[in-house]
Amino acid sequence: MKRHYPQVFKKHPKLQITHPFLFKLDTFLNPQPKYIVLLPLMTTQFADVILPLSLPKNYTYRVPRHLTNALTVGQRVLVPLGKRRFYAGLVYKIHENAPENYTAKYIEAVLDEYPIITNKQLKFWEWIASYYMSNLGEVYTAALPSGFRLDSETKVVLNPSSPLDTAKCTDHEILIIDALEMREVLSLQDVSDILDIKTVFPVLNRLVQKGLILTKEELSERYKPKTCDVVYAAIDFNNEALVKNAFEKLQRAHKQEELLMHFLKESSAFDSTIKGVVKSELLQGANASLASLKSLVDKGILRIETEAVSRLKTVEEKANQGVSLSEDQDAAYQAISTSFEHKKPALLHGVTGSGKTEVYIKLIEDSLKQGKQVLYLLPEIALTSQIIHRLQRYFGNQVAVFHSRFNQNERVEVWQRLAGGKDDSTFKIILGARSALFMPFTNLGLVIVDEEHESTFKQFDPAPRYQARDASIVLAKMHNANIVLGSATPSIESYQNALQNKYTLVELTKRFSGVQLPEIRIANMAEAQKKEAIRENLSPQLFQAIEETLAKGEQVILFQNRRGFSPFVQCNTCGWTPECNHCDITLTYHKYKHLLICHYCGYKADMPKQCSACGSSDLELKGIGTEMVEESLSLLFPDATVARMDLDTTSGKNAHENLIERFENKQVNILVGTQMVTKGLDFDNVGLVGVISADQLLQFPHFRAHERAYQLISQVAGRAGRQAKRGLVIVQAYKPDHHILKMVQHNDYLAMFKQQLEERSTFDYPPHKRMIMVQLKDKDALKCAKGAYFLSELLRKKLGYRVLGPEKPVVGRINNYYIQQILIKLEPKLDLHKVKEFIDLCIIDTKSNSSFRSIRINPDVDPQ
DNA sequence: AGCACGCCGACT
DNA sequence: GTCGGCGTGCTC
Repeated sequence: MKRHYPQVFKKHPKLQITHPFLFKLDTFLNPQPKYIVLLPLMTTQFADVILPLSLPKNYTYRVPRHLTNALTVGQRVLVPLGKRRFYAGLVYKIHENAPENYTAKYIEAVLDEYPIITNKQLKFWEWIASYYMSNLGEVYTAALPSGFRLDSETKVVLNPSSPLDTAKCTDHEILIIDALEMREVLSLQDVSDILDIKTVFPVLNRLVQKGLILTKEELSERYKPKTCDVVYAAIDFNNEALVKNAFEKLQRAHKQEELLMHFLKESSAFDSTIKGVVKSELLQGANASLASLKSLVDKGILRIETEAVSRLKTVEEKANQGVSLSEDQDAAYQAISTSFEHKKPALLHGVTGSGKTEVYIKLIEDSLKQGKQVLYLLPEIALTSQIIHRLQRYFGNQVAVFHSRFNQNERVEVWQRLAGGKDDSTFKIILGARSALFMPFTNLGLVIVDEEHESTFKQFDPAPRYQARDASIVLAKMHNANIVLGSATPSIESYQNALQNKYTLVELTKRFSGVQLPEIRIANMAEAQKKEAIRENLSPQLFQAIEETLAKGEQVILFQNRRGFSPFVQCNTCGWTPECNHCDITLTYHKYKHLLICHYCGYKADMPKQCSACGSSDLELKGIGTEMVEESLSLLFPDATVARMDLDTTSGKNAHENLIERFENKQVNILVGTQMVTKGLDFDNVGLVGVISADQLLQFPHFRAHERAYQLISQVAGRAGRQAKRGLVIVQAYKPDHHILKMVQHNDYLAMFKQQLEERSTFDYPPHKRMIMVQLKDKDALKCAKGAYFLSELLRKKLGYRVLGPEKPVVGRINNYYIQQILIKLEPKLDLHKVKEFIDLCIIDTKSNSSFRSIRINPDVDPQ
C-alpha cells in the first residue's frame, strides 16, 4: 500500500525519526506537542460489492473511515439497499474512485473476520457469469449456501419523541398505534395479523411519515451454530483438600455424589487432562436428574458451558483398505494417470459394473497423497447412500457430502470445514451434486464427474444456467487440477471431444470379475396387442420373466419414466382431456391421492365424474404411470411385495434410503420406479429388469431424445445380474425395430454415437454447432409472441440464418406465463464472446421498447 | 428480490 | 374523497 507523508515533516531539519510512524518534534509547533503520530494519508476508499440480486453490475459503497485498509476482497459486508433493506454483500474490488453519478452509501459493517471466498473462486464466478450470460449477483446467490445470507426482520416501535396525536389517523392506523401501546414492539407478522390485509406497508408508511412510529431492521446471520451443554469440573480435582471438601458437602446428597463420581470417571478428571462431558450424556449415563446437576453447579463443584458443536455426522474411521484393481481397471488407471501428466482431461467410458468407482478411488488416493483436495460430482439422484458409504469406507471422515437433503446450516458447516485449511479435521473430498462446484477449494487436485452424460448437471432455472460438467473442466484448469469424466454411456459431446483428442479416451469394456453383461430382449407390444396377449401393460415375455425370476427368489426392477397413475384422462365420447388451469399440459391422475395433478405447477383438481365438454361419464385413464404399474403387479403377483420409487414416494426425509434398504434386504421383490431406479443403485440379487414403455422415451420431441433413450435403457439394464448370474432385460416397445433399441440390445455405444453424430451434423445440433436458446416469458401471450418476433428480427440483423424461431415450446404456458423460444445455432469457430455481447444488446434493445418491458428474457447458453 | 410510487376502479 | 389492487421501475 502506498503511504503518503506530508512534505513539511519530511523536510524539516529538526525532525527526529524514532519510529516509522512516530516523529519527535523539537520546536516547530506551538503549543508544542511532544509527539505527533503520522498515519498514512487517509484516502477515501470505495468497494464494489456483489449483492445477492440479479443486477447488471456491482454496486459501489463507501468504506467508512474505521474500515479503511481493513477490508479484504472476499469478505462479506453489511450494506444498505433502498430505503430499509440490508444485504450481506461480497467485497469484489476495493478502489479509490468515487462514483460520478451518485453518492455512494456507506458499508454498514464487516461480517467476516477473514474472506469467505478466495480469489480463485471469484475468478471462477466471473467465468460462469460471463460464459452463461448471467451476472455475479446470480452466481453469488447460487454459489453460497443461503446460510451465509442475512435474515432481516422489520420491527415497528412508537416514536418516543413524537406526541401521540391520533386525531388525523385512519382506523387502520389507530389499530396499529393501539397495538403498539399494548406491546412496545411489533414485527411485520404481528402487524399483518392485526390488519388482516396483505398490504401492510402503505399503512405503516403513512404512520412513519406522520412521525408517529419508527421502523427498525433487525438483522441476523441465518447460520446458527448448533450448541451443546458440556459439564466441566469447577475445582481442581487433583487438589486433595478441595476434593475432600467437595465430597463433604455431598454427605447427605447421595444422588449428587453418584453423579459426581460418574462425572469423574467419564471426564478422567484425576488425570492432568480434564475433559468435559456432554450434559445429556452425563445425565443419562449416571441416570441422574437435572436438579442434582444444578445443585452441584450451585455448590461450585461443577460448571456447565454451552459450546458449539458440529452437525455433521462423523463416520467410524476404518483402516484404509486400499483397492485392488483388476487388470483392466489397472490399465485404465494407468492410462488416466498418464493423461494427467500431460494435464489433459480423461474420459472414462466403462460399461455398467466395470468398476469405475475403484479406479476413481485409486485416483483419489493419489491426489490425497499429494495433499490435495478432491471434488467428486454426481447427479443428485445418483447420490445415494450406497456410493456415500462406499467412499466413506475408504476415506472415512475426509469425505464430506453436499447434497440437496442437507439443510442450510449443515451446508455452511461443510463449507467452513473445507475452507478450514490445514488441520486434520478438515475435509479433503467433497462428494456432491452440481452446486458442489462452488465449494471453497484451496488446493484442488482432482475433479471426478461421474455419470457425466446426465442432463441434470445443467442448471435450468434460475440463472446462472451453468453446465456443471463443462464448468468443472474450467475449474480444474484454474486450479491446475486433474479431471476425469466418467460414464457408461458418454454424452455425444464428450465422446466427440475424446475422439478429437481434447480428452484422453479410456475404456473399460468388460464387467468387473467377468460378470456377463445382461441379455437384452425386445418385446414386440404391437404383436402382443394383435394377439390380445397384453395383461395389465405387460407383454407375455415380461410377465413370464417376472414369474420365473420371482420363483428363483431373485428381484425385479421395472422402469417407467412417468409418475402418477395415468398421464392423462380422456373422454371416450368427444376426446376432451382435463388440462391444468395455469399450464398447457394435461393433468396426471394420481390414484393414491385420487387427484388430478399438474406436474409443472403442482395445480390440483378433483377427478371429474363426467366430461366437462359433453357430459359423458365415459372417461378413460390413458397412458401408464408408475402407480399404475405398481398396482398391476400387485394384482398379477399377489404373493410378491411391490414397492414404488418415484418423486412421490421419496419426498420424506429418509424415505429414499429406507426404500433402498428394504430392497437391499430383499423385503421387496419388485421395485417399480422412474429414472430414480436407473442410477447409483447396486443390488446383487436383481435377476430381471423390465422397461415398460420404450416408445415413450424414443418419441420425445427433442434433439437429444434418442441419445437419452439409449442412455436410460442401458443404465437401467445395467442393474440386472451383478454377481455370478447373467441378468435378463426385457424392453417393451410398439416399434421393436427402432435402431436405438437394436443398439441398446447389442450394447453398441459406438454405433449409437456415430449415428447420432451424423444426425446432429445434418440438423446443425451440438457438437457440430453451439447453441444459445433465448426464452421469453410473459403473462400476455400476444405480447410475448410480438416481443419474441421483435427480438428475433434484431438478432437476425447480424446473425441471419443462425437464428431460428421464435417458436412456442412443447409446453407453451407454465404457471400462467406464455413462453416463446428463439434458438441460435453458432459455428464453433465464431467469437462466442462477441456473439453473446450482441445478444445482450438485442435483449436490452427489446426491453427498452416500452411495450415489451415486462417480458422476461432469459438466454440459456448450451441448453440441454 | 423487495418495496415505493403512481394510476385507477370501488366503496364508505 | 379515501382505500387498496396492480403494474412498473429502482436500488450504489
